[in-house]
Amino acid sequence: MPITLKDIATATGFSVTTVSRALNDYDDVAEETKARIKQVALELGYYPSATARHLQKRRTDTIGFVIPTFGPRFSDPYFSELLAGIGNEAAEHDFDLLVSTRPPGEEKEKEAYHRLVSSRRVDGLLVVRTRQKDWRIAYLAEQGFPFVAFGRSDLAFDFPWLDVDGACGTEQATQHLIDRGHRRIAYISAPDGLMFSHHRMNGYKRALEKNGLSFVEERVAFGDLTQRGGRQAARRLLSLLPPPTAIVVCNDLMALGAFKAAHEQNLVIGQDIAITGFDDIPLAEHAYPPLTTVHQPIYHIGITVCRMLVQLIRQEALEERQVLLKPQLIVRESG
Amino acid sequence: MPITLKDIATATGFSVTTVSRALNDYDDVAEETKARIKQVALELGYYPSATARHLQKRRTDTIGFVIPTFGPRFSDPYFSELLAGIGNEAAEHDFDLLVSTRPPGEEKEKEAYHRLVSSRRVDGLLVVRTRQKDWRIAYLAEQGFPFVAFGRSDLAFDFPWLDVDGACGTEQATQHLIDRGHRRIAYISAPDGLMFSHHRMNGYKRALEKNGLSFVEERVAFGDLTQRGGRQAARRLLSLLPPPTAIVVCNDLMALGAFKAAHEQNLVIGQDIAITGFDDIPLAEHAYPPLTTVHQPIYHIGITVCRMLVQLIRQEALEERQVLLKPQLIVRESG
DNA sequence: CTGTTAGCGCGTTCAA
DNA sequence: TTGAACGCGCTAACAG
Repeated sequence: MPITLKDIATATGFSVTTVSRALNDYDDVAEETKARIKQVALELGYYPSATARHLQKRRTDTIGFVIPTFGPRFSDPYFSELLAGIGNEAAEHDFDLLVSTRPPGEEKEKEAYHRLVSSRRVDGLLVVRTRQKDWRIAYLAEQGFPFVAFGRSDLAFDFPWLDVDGACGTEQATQHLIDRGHRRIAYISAPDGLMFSHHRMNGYKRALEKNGLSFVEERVAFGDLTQRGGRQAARRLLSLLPPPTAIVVCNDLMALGAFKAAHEQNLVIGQDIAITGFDDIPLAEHAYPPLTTVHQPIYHIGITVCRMLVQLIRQEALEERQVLLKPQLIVRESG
Repeated sequence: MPITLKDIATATGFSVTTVSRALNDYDDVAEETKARIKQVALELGYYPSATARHLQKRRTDTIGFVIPTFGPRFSDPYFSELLAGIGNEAAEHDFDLLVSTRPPGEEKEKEAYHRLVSSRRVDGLLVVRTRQKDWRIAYLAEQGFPFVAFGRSDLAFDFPWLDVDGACGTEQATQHLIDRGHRRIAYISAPDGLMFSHHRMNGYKRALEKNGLSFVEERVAFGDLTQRGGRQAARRLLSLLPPPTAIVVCNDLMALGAFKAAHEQNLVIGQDIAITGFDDIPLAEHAYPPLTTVHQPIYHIGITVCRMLVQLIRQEALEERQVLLKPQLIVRESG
């Protein structure tokens, strides 16, 4: 059985209350007894029960994070880095991190949110990969539950978020390709319904427009954000007649999948075909050839959304309730 | 304020006790009152407080998982998949998952373990990337705290673990290269101190020995498991005179880094130089060229260790207290 | 300075 | 079939 305040109380002869106060360094306890109590607590190896504290304080000092996992074999270097940022920052503020993994959009995901909120299991939630008319955000806002979103949404009300300007990023990438002389530029998009999908695609369109190039519907393919998806999408695009000379891809993983498709056709990437990505995962730099992509400071983003949420939970003033980061194009050799 | 049992009690006129029993479907409650109480609970949107339950039941229905993060930019497709396996299985058993991220070996990591255990914050812990004389395992065993390790250790006592037979896997890879005629085979290892590092290296040595090839110290390089580390290690190995014709790498990420080093020297991988990995992360298949590697069923491993831990916590009998999986070589084009 | 009382929300005796 | 009393471990308010 774990040691409780009661054990220390009986061991020292003081009351449970006094023990509690002594250990919490209240200044209305005699130095002598305080020392004695701390001494005994140490000897007995006392450690307060987190649960009991949570009940008494009516907060859990815990942040929740439901990771949308696409398919069982969910493997994404992007998420581990985001998680590291969130986790490290949470620890910095003495918060724990509760992680759930759910396939997005399904009933199970709703249950997860409902349970975490209703059971008061966590003090706040982080929402990632925002969607159109995102019911998660609508729900949390309606419940008055503290949350911060990584990504904007198209809902009518105001909520705290941090986002990377995807339109700006993709426009930079597209413009870069245009500057290099490309005219038939295809695009691989994320599934419809994801907010960043729209933003990034808009950047692509905007760049075309600004340069007097027309948007061609069939030059857009969709993928599920995995390498496999990118490969399939790229295959289709490369089979167009005439084929594109460049492909802008909305995330690195799919861009690497597109690499694969290009290699299959013995195309030299960066020469026969230009390919750009988005995210700048560490693998991008080490791919063959190194991937030209748009850098997102993902670790830092994890840090920041977590910090915002902690401030929200603690009812401290947020410096900024909405943050839009400008991403930066990293030109490497793939395009 | 959240709705509590008390609210339902006053609303229905019954006592808190009866309400509790009704909602928990005790059979000594009149069907009629049960219905009435459930009805009101629904209307009021009652949801039990997780914390209060935890305190009363003296368990948290939560599993802890401390992820060892190397450096701030911790990005590993391997961990996200493991996490998905663990998370999905935990949910299956109505367990929550508490995740901490800590740099391995440092004071902060010890604090994290000590706190989670002592504060009874979680009911059990998952330990990954086991190390020599792993103090985490020694500590948890000493405390009598439920845990399952992914990986063996070299401690004198028995504990529950699941591992992939790294020696067997690496031996297969090395033997495969030997069968293809390679004689100067180099090796890129993980940092000393990690258990799998030794196992895998032993497999390499064993294969050499079985085939009458001598083990050459300078043909072994060490890396930090990242692409960057693999690249650096490979650079050194490729500068040997005479250079190796093949490199066995102890994980995929470093193998992809080695790809990079080979490309730098304009070597055609799979032709001028053979390279193999270990893990079979999804990227392996989509790398250029596709990476020959040893498959680890990482999602399934997450599922299994989590299930083992749940059984341990519930004091159910474990079918197997130690599980050693045989990995499988996947021959692709890199070697 | 210290102890008594009370309560966080829930579940589990034991009586009635 | 129901309710009162109690305890999980801790902290806060209030006496003394």
